[in-house]
Amino acid sequence: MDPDVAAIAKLFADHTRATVLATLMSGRAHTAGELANEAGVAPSTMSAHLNQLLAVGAIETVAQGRHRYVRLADPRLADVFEALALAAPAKPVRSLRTFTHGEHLRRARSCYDHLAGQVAVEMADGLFASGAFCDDGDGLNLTDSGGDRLRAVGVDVDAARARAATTRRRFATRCLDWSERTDHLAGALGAAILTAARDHGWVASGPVHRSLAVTPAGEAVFDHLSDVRAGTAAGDAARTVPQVGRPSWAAQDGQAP
Amino acid sequence: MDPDVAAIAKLFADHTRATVLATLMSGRAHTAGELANEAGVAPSTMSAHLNQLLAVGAIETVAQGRHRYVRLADPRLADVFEALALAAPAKPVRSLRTFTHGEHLRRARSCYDHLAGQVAVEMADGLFASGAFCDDGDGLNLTDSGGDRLRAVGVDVDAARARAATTRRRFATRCLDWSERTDHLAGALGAAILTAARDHGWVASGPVHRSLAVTPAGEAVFDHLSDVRAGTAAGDAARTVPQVGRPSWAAQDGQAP
DNA sequence: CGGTCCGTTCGGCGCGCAGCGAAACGTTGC
DNA sequence: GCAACGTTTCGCTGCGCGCCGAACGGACCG
Repeated sequence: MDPDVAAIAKLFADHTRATVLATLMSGRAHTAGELANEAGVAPSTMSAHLNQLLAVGAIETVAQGRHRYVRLADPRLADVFEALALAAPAKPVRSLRTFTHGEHLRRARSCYDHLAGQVAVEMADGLFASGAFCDDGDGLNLTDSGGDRLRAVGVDVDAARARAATTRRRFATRCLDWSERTDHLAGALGAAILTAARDHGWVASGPVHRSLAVTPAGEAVFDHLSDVRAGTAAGDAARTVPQVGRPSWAAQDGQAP
Repeated sequence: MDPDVAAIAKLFADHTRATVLATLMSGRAHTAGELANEAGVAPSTMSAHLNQLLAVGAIETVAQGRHRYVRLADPRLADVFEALALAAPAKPVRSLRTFTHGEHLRRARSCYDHLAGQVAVEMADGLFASGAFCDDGDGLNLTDSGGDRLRAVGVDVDAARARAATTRRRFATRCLDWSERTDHLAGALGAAILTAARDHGWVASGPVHRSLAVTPAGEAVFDHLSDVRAGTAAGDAARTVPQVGRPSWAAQDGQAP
């Protein structure tokens, strides 16, 4: 009965898997090696555990070079974890040493032709959370309110859409940020935002290759775009955040004949 | 780390234990045999599982005759279960066939010298939830507001307290109701309530032995006493509900030196 | 005071699964 | 190119533990 409570509990019932899930609760992505090191098991053992979690749709992986980043696939697991932790109120996990990339590169940089780094993920978080995007099966699409917000600050949304159509490039998509381990925005729209940022003087070339310096004007714009409440009437905003496919352990009630 | 998430998850990770906990989520108590039957395992197997749950303080048992009733010991487990059930919003479990005791006896009856049956547990629930009692280590004690409520309807609280002192009988205590499988009120105070109920005509003798018929006047009084909001300012009312000992898996953080 | 019923403890069986090392594979970088 | 590295797959080992049947101990009923 139910969406098999025991099956879900089993995911957390092993100490190694529990550590993995706890580490991923921050929302950041980690490599298999990091997780193996953190949990104190052999890489092969960790690989097996990740396969289990992957099989039931609890995590998703992003291949990137010779690394393979792993992250939570379903935010509801955070609720489960918090309930299992009982008294412990969502401790801020920071045991894992995050690489101290050069500060210049961490704050803001270009990634191919779009924006990356802290400001990029903060902006993307704010836009996602405020319902600026919806998920058509193949990438992201702007909602009306999201389009208005970007146009208002000077991003040429329509040019990006036209370019996406002619070059068959994705209009907008998530892209894993290698310093922040969280998604920023890529695709034709991401490129348009970086173009706007250069044209309007939000950013200037930084001291090292590909690094970007955020100007005071840019801080204001990025702050505005990162603000969740700046979106729609904020009612069912969170509901329009892109959804990944339903995990297999959420047994669909009312099976279609 | 944590109050060992994996250890708590293990409790739910077995299908048999998950069924047990799901059955107990209603708050009612069940016998080991019932649970074994419900889960489809041998009594000996169920006994082992109950021992596990007992060892970590997840459940508590009440010996009564040759039955041994089992019930949840920590309400926080309900939160865990609900989170694990994910989408499923607290289904109203009613798979287990509750014995159809004679209706006369189920509604209201006397249990030794106090009141039992549906009206008794409803009244007790309401009084507990509205903060009428607090738990001194050995039984229950009335709070000021609780004493006022009972005196207001005509229960001789002070006589009960005097009798408890002279006879060394418990003033008030929980007593497991065998038809409702939930606590009602016993002790000197419980006896005083039954006395008041007879004296004021809230109940009359029923058709079968020990059964009681609730009069219209009695319905009004019991409804009033069952009403949670009729208690104190309802602020931290729930906090004064008697607490059982902390379960062993809730590792106390900040260990004293 | 036996017969019955409920529940526990004990011994034993067998599966599930977490763990490791060795080897193979693809990627990156010199 | 070749070497170094991260990751996966494979084969294997061992323990944990869920399950049962049989036997024992109280509690109720006649």
